[in-house]
Amino acid sequence: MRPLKRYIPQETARRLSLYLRSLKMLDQKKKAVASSGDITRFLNVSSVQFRKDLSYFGGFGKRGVGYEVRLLTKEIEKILGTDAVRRIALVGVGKLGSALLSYTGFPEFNLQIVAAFDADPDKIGKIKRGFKIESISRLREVIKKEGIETAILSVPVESAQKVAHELAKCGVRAILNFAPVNLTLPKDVFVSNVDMASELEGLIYKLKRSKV
Amino acid sequence: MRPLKRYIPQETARRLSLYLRSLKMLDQKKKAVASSGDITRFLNVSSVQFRKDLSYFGGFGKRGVGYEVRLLTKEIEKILGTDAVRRIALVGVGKLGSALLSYTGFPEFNLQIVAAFDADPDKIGKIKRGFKIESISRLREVIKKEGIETAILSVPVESAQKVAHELAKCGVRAILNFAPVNLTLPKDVFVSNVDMASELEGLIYKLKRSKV
DNA sequence: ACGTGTGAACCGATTCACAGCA
DNA sequence: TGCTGTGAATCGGTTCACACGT
Repeated sequence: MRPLKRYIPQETARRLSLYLRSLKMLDQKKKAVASSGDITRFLNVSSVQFRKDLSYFGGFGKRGVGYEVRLLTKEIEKILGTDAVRRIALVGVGKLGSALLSYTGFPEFNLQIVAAFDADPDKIGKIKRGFKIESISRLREVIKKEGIETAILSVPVESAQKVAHELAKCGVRAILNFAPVNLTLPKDVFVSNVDMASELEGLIYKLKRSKV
Repeated sequence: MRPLKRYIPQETARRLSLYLRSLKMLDQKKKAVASSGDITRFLNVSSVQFRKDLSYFGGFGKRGVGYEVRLLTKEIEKILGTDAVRRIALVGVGKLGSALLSYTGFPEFNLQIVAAFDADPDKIGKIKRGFKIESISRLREVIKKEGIETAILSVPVESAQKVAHELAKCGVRAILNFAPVNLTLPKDVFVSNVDMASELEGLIYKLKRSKV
């Protein structure tokens, strides 16, 4: 029932998070049991892919029936590590950072921003979206105290590398980076890049190709 | 010199955009010629991967020497379709949408937001970051007139599917979607999703795994 | 000698085909 | 019969090894 294979595709983890959304939607619709087809209906993922993905972690379904929605939700949360609230620091409270402070999509996944930092003296001490903005010079102090190991980096591109390095030194192990630059960090620090311009270029390229 | 292979990896296109950034940096540093190693030094991409990627489009380098920075920049822009200014509509001027309106990373890649839409009557007609906010009811009119085929979708998740559908009907062929939902659209419409919560979950999963 | 360009080998991920259980 | 779970086949993409031009 729980083979716990050692090597799990990169992409499987990313999809688990989509499955969670789908499951929560089904739960809201009072569906207690759902088949792999039900769960993947509105995702661009095949039902086989779904079952394969889950099979890396164990057998959660009943043959001929499907999956218990609530139960599977819990299991996937456990796998992803978001079964407990995850405390996150946000560094860089510019326009994008402010928008992220009030992003409503985080709580659903037990993600909680608990500290906001900025370098601009005018902003420090101010309250924004309910957060008191701390000076970036207090990074170490606050991060250590709060035991934070996940950060969102939304500082200007010029300071991104420097701040990221500082975060790593303070013990942050995972960074969601919005600056359009490839961060160079110790390899035990995980980085995920959100690159708007690059995404748009990718789309435009597809558009162009599709017309040939 | 220009084999123009028919099938080009998905991932190659995405990396081309990274190469562009690197090339622009090198140009700023007055480097006229650069080797594949120079160009990929600060990217997580091997120099072989770089050369392989370019080889799908032709031979742009000089053996034993490297690549002319300016020339290669132009060639990649041509491949990506960003050699001319690309006009983009932004739909949904909430906190995130506003932040995107003033995002400084777009012009570098010839991406230009030329229209902003919102459904909130209080916002319509107001000027935000230099853009006059149009009613979403004028979507068709403006998009047709401006000949826009690329859009950024930053509306609340509840209305994302509906608005996306409307965009597609108006002739938009590429959508950068910030709503945490999988859009169902005709398959000649390309969608790229930016999903912050999902990215964070992916990071947390890696974090968790790395500790075992 | 140096760095590009590329077929061939390899590797990871997806899809297929079907066995297993309710 | 219906849907899960999974080894085997396949596919797409990356890396290797090396030929080629300057």
